[in-house]
Amino acid sequence: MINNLVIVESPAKAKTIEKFLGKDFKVKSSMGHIRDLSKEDLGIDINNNFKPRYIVPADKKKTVSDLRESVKNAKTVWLASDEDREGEAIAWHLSEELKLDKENTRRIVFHEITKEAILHAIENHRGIDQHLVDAQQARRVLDRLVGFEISPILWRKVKPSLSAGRVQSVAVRLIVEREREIINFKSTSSYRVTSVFEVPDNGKKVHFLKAELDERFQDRKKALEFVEKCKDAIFTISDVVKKPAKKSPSPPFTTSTLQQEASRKLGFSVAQTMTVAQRLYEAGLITYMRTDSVNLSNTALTAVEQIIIKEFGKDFVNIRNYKTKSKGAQEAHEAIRPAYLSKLAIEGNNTEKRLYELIWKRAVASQMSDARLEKTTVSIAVSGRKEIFIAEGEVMKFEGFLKVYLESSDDESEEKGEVLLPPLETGMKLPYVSISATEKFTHYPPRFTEASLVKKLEELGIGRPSTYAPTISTIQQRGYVIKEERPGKERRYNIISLEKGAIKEAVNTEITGAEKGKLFPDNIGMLVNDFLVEHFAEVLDFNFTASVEKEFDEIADGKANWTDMIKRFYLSFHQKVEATLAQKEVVKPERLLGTDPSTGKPVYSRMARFGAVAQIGETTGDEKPRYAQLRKGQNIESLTLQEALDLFKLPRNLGIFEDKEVAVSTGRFGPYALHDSKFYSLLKGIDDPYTIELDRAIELIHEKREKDKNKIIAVFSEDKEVSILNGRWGPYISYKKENYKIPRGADPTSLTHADCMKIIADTPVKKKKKK
DNA sequence: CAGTGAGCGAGCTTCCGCTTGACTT
Repeated sequence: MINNLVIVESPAKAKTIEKFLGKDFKVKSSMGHIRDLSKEDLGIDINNNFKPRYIVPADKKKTVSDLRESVKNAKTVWLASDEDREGEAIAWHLSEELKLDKENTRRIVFHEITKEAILHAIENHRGIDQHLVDAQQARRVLDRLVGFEISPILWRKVKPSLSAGRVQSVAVRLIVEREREIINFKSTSSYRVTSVFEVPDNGKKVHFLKAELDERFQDRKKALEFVEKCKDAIFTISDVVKKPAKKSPSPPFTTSTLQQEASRKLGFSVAQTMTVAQRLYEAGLITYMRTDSVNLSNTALTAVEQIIIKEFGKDFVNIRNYKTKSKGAQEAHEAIRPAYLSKLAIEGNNTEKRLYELIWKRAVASQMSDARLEKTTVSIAVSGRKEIFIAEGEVMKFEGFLKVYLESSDDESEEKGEVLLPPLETGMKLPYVSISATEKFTHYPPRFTEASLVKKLEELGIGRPSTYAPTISTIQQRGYVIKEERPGKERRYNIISLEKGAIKEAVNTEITGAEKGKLFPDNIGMLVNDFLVEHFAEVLDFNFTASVEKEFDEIADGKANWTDMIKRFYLSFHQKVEATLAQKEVVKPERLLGTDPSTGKPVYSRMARFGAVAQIGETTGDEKPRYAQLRKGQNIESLTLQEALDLFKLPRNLGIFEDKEVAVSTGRFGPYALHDSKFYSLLKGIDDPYTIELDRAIELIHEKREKDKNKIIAVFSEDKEVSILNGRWGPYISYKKENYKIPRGADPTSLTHADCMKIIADTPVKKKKKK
């Protein structure tokens, strides 16, 4: 028999707390929620005032039975789940499912894991807040209704296994709408004029001063006119202004800002950041990684102060109190910080070390002084013109937090460092070294990265720290969105330059529009989005979550009844569900791209039965149209006529090799050559399926054959279906198109046919393949 | 849900938020 049983959400937390409390306390964890709505039907009795049907999911049965056992042996049960809506619900579900006796059950909450905080919590115990629980039930039931009533409409009208939801559908909408902005974006150009001046310094040393004109010219003619004028102009410094400036640190990390910075500074995906952070948390190196709070505990603040004084000195300390800006933040935890700030570096693999270092720097910098700068702005007048050149310099007066950390920005333009200016005075005359007007193009709005999408969702108050990473993975799994690299295109631009009194005009080229790790909507994502926006405008509204959150808050405050709120929502929502089901058609996008020059027939891009296609000709008459599947990443809305026609150029027949045809085409894994029903991948970046010739294809076939020779470890004369091969994960046995693992310790080169057959027989039958 | 075509029928998919392992390829 133990006196006290404390139940927290996470096992890592349980371990830490158990150390603080005496042997009178046993600490167990619930591993998050232990009950959820049944998945049979809706799990909600609509006609019984939306009564939820809760069950313990299969993977939680063991946790629950363990807890039940512990409860039996405890005098008092302390429910210590997080202090937010979900945490309160977890406590309630625990007390219901474990049939806890009210007399012996206490609800406690704490925000930091220290002995004092926990003892304080124990002294200030309370009961379960049913209003808060009801707000959670409203949230849960609403999400189930939206998800489980809309998704089946998509299965029937669009494609099986698709999904819709309050969070994921808005995430997709953001990406789709951004893509359309980009498709419709019309780039314009203007001329940016830059100059380099020589600064006289009594003949000692030559200084150069870079400046930019305060105006851009709309066309080549005006730019040329200006540069012509510069030939004989006199350049005079008309003004020198010095101004102090300061920079302040960013608050310590939340889940969302950690994901953003790890993406920008370390190149981690959102999921990768969370996996690495989880390991650091479990090793006791950082505080909890799923949080929306920017607060640091008092103990942490004291520790940070000590570290800053020790490492950088007293002048660098500035303890700050950050306030959260994100909508709907629940702040049940601290911000993400090192568990022990005195630990400057950790053991572990490279990713763990780098993420830890990032977290350490951000937490420490957040409590450091502002950086102080001096900015200098120099104006240079051009005789006979009203435009002026501006040169800017920046000198650091006091580094402050920049000694440790500078937040990166999503803006792709380069960040400016310190620029030192030579000594300058008003009235100085500066001879030019060069002046050039370069044609610059306006850029379309940036596509989302995983991390910038998380940032946007957080701003809208949509989704929670624990769901950002899974949401991003869901919308990709459904095929709504793809994360991709895209090569840029060459673009020509004009440049007019003046040097030593001579004007030169040139046309240069630059690569533009290259993308890496960006989210692109796929055609199915756009189709589903348009369908949902048309029929479920309320749920797809960017403010829907914010407005239901307000209602959840009222429920939590005891000012509203949760089932009333759900009923109001459901009445109009369900009507739309019924109406949508009754309508037959889903609008399929279709665009006329132009006319095929060789046949004179119209060319379309459209959504067909098995996905997006290009089509030449019409279905009418006795002739049938020709179809070609769009390639991955090609968009119905942006496909050009030329791209469509190119799709019909494959497969190409290259000729005959060893009495068999060689053809090239492009498939699921990229471009390939096909010969004697065997596939040979073309090399990315080297071979082009539209231009490759027979000789090169034969070369690829020979190369592959050579490689395959090394692939075979053993074959058996008695049974051609068995072979031992060398694969990506080492040697394995291949038999009738199935692969089998070779047991540890066995030497693959000396296995006999009988050995192989035994291994095959001993391998348990595989479970159904996951998609 | 292209056009084609072996036909028929049954069963399955899905939400958001809490939380960890257990599994392969």
